[in-house]
Amino acid sequence: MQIASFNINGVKARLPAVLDWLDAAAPDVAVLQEIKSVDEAFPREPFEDRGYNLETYGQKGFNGVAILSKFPLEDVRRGLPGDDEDAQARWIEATVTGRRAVRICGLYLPNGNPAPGPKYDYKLAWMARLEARARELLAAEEPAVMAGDYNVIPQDEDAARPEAWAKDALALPRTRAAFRRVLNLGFTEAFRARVQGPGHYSFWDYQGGAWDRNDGIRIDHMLLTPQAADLMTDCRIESGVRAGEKPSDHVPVWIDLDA
DNA sequence: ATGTCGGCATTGTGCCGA
Repeated sequence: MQIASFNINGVKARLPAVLDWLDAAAPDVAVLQEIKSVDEAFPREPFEDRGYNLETYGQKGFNGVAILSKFPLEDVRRGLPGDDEDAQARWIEATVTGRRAVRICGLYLPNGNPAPGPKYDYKLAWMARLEARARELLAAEEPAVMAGDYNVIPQDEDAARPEAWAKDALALPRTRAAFRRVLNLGFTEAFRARVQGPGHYSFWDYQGGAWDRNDGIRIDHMLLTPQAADLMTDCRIESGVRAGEKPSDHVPVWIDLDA
């Protein structure tokens, strides 16, 4: 089972690029972030024409997540538990079954800038709720994947210019500590289980020719329960997508599961 | 350090979020 995560930065603006990517790469399962569309306006047909089941959790103008799957999507849940007042569409879950059942969680973690401030408080509160949901997923002792745009630069080696991000909400010590707290529950960060060292990024800003200078950061991650990690056979970042026509500022991250 | 983009409210362009 090949699973991809891709922050597409607007489904309307990105439709040709996303469809070209699906035609070429054909993931079994994909989680999308920043669809920036309400559910009723999401262009379902071209995805369904390609054989994908589709579940969306959108809102007007910002945020929004979706799951695509060639397998049926079962037990769909929308929204990260823990705050009934939270209207931002940043979390969706479903179970897919290939040779084995895998719980798929797609997430778009708050950016949190400027920090300090209310947006950073919201980010940290959201990460505490993520930790709580992560504990539940672990307790189930089943294969589960939490994939998406975490808006977290885990370590300095995950940025081409770490000094430029030192005071940013994506890299502040409290952000990194909250991310580590989730990992330390027993999750495997898929990419770092496979690849070591600097120079691997998943986002390049549109500004300042960041892609041309390879001035990137690695903020799109996949966290696996032990039962999922035991099934992982590969993890990679599809950085070439960033050079395409009218690209997103993020690129897809992939895992292969023997499932 | 700010050279960009997407979406919205709005009919021209400024604002927000990233």
